Amino acid sequence: MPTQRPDRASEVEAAEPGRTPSIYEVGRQAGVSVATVSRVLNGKGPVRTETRQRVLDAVAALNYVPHSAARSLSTRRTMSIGVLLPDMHGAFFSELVRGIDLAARAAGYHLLVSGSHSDQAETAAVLQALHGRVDGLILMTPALGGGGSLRASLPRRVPVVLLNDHGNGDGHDTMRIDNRHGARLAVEHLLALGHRAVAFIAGPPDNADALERLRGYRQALRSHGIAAPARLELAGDFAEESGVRAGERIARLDPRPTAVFAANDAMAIGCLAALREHGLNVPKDVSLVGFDDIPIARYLTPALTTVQVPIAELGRQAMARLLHRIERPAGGPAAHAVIAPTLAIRASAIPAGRLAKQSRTTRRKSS
Amino acid sequence: MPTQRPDRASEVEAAEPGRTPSIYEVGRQAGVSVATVSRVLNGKGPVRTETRQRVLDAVAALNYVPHSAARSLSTRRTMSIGVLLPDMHGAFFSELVRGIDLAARAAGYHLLVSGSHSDQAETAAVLQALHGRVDGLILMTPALGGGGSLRASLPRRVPVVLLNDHGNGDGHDTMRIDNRHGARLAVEHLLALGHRAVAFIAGPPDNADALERLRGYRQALRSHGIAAPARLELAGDFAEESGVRAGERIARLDPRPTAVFAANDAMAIGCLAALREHGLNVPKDVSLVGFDDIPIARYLTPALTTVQVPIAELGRQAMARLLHRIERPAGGPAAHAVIAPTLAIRASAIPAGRLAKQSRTTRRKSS
DNA sequence: GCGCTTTCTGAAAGCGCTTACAGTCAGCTC
DNA sequence: GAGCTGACTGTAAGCGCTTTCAGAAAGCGC
Repeated sequence: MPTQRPDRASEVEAAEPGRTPSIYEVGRQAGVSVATVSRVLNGKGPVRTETRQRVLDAVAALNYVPHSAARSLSTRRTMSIGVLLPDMHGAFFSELVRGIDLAARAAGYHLLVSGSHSDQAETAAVLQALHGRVDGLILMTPALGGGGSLRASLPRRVPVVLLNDHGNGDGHDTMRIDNRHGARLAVEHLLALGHRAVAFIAGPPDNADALERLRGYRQALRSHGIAAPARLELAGDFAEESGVRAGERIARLDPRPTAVFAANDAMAIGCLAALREHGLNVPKDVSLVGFDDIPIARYLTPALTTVQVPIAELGRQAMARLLHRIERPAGGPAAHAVIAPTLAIRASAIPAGRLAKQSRTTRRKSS
Repeated sequence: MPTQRPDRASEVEAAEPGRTPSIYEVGRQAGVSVATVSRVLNGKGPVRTETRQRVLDAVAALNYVPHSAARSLSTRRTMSIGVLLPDMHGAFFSELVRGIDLAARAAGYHLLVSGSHSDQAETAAVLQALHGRVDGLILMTPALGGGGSLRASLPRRVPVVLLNDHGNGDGHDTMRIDNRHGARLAVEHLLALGHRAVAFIAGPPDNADALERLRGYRQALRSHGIAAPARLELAGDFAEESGVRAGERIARLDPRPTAVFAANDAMAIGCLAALREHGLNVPKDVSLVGFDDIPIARYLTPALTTVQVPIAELGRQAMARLLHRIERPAGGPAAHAVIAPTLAIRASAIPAGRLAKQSRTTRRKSS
């Protein structure tokens, strides 16, 4: 593609249709070299005020915008960050991306996001395609901890922050929510309220977060000397519908547990609907605690007591750490941060026993 | 930065630490020119099978991955799409991005997303920064219809699809949800159920979608010969809390409307909580209809009748249109697609009158 | 065996930018 | 006024890739 650069520039001064002006045109228009234009644009090196103004005028006249691919090639900086997520469903995702985006934007970075990475091979392909496109990577994939085939495809040259990775991070920085701790908070709250038979609605068995929440549940019970019969651990998959199914089974259990802890809010909502359908009142008959604190949790009736996870904060911190790494690639050994959830106590869990009786009468009245 | 390319390549064959191999190294390793390597990698031009294999081996041995910035500079294709959104809150956003991402990925494109564009100047800046980084743009901003200063910053050289733009699109393809139609569906449903006093909880007054929903509400009432007193139009801002406030006011209205249409589900949920708080039963005392059909809508008690908006579909179609434009830049005049919402009829709206009486007794009993 | 086509490969230019390096040109110092 | 200094500017190489163009090699009919 032989294109005569000088010709091109001299042919037409302003916006030649079909081409976006290059730094050459600007230089020509301003009567300076491309080097000077570049210096003005980047604020590097000394430029006489008058010259600078001429350049700025030319830029404005031509409506010139630097071509980032070219700049990236030259500087080896892209000013963008890749974000790979396991999937794009629900509020969790948008919160996370929001947190990341905020931090990124503040630092002048862009976000290349990509979701639905259930398939390892596909993730690897995307990872490859990102080469030369990003300065860093925020990666959240259940796969890394397991298979490990991904490790090979991880780019060598850019810093990576792993989200909710349940391994050692393999030399990368790591940042995760302490799911187990959150679950313990929830269960201990129920225990403190006097509940002894606490059911659990689990998440997908292959989900690391879900597993941690299950462990937290068991741990809390055990450490209070309470047996956790498998009967009380209901299957679920994080979707509302599975909460409904679990709720139906709970309603029919005999003896019926006085409290339910759902591994996420969506299932808690499903369970709530099912319990109500069966004439049970929450919290009077059954106390209910969720996990995630999705925005509407507080507007349910009753307002849902749930484990609050600072998701946007997770994103923000991940980004901060990543930017730090980008600044100084050899900045010490990998860091592993753990973010602790807190408990948002609302109305869906109340003391057991005392009110359990009252509830029965109430229920009879209203149903 | 004088770097002797031949030297570099000959110094070390395999992964020289600190550098990622370039196409030169691959060529050297395979004993062919860079042109041939490029041809193999892109499947262009004829290459002898044996040569191809040698190249492939070299690629594998060096763990070579093409540098996309360089490729972009050369081909003038970036294989990525910019997505600018007004904000990143809530389920709407994640659904939209999910739809876009799915379509993009299927076509081999990446997504550069950026949220929170309330500020025009900031949007313009991002738009500029995207030059040379994307092959197309999906843009959703309330600002474009109004101020118009954005028009100037819109890149000339890449196709743009505007989402929910309420202008003429200014020559760009446009894709939007028919909010007015959706609102009419909701209100007409309530009218068909015999309701005559239908309250409306509005969205933010500066939000175009919200405005259209308001118009649909008024239109439906008017076309059925029903007066729509301003008294029944409650202020709101799309957030749950504003639904609570509106619900409280509705509960105290005298005469009390028999139905409420909320401009989105979040406010409907808030309203539901407030009504209940005031001892009113939904749907027996007051029918309630929302807008959006967020995932949990069907799991509320009662399950929320709401306007179903195919958000992911909106994203998918926007992407499809954009890709089409990218393939053929001069592909006809701007298209303006309108996606019609549908009504998801559930349990929160029931016939007026007949049951209104029954409701009163029920309420007395349970409150 | 010769000219011709066909197939494959390589040299090199060019994508638009940054930046090391080498000027140029005032303004100074003596 | 020669020589220096230092502020400014220009030249050109290089970032890693694609692609044109032309050359080399190989196959073919006669």
